[in-house]
Amino acid sequence: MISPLSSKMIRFSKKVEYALMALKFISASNPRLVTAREISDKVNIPYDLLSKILQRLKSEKILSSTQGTHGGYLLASSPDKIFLYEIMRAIDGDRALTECLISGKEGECGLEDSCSIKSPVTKLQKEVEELFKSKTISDFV
Amino acid sequence: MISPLSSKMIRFSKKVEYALMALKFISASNPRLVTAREISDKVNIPYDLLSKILQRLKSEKILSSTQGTHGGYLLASSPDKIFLYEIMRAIDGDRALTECLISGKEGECGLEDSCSIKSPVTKLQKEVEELFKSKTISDFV
DNA sequence: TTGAAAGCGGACTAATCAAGTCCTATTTAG
DNA sequence: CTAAATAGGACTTGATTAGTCCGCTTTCAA
Ligand code: SF4
Ligand code: SF4
Repeated sequence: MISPLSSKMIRFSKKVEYALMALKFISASNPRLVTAREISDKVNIPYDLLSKILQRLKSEKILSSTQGTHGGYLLASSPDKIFLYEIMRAIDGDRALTECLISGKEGECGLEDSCSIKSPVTKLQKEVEELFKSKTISDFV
Repeated sequence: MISPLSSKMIRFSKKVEYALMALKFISASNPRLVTAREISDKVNIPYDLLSKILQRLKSEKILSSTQGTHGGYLLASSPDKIFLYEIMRAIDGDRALTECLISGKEGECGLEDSCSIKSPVTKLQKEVEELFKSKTISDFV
């Protein structure tokens, strides 16, 4: 009937949880360079998974990294400028309450023309976004 | 590492979207008794799926129903007393940002003891809940 | 009294997604 | 030149979602 929905929003994926823990850890170690291995050990996150999460955060400019033997990660900006919303987006991509609100998927729903809830849901989506945009990793004491 | 997470929250499931549309429709037809078939036709929702959604809303006391030839559904209370949060809960069960915050699953996570984000996430969860508790189907103009 | 129209409800399937693993580069200090 | 680190693609597994199917029960009216 409706094309299957591929987007989750607001329920944290494990990856996002791991990202938050990792970012907290890195933040607490500031300005020391921290390795994926160290975080994996201290916070008990599977190493391979964590690696990819950190790489992703790096590619999204939330972290900076140095390669090589004594490499590691650092926050790319101060903790109170790293917003939850951006972390979620970096890791899980664009998400929204409904399919039609995800950029790139507008019009894949099929009910969109006749949909009676799209407009109110759009408003609600904005409120949810505001909530997540208002939190930074500094709030994750 | 961590037991797989079985809870989604805040991304609406299609069922919740359908529920909202159906409730809007029933609300608009008030106080006429409305059948699942009629809603299915008018709103373009698969009949079988919709049936189960309505049944669920009924069993959760959000709708009332009458069986038999001229049966159908009615709102069990006024639209401004039917909260989004309750609809979501009726349909998808208990959900939360993280596994550890779902009643019945406390302690299934495995990281719970050492988790550095549980407390801030708990706070955030409350804010999210407040948001959904503040919306009723009257807000879904 | 019987049949059609409605609600009730479990079992099932197919597609999709999340979580985690594995493997192979590339970079760089010592 | 090698060990330790980041980088990143391919893959597997299990869980979840969306949707279907089928049979039962209730009620009304012909
Ligand atoms: S809100 Fe309406 S249009 Fe948007 S995805 Fe849900 S059904 Fe389709
Ligand atoms: S304890 Fe920490 S890791 Fe486990 S579910 Fe709760 S928040 Fe996520």
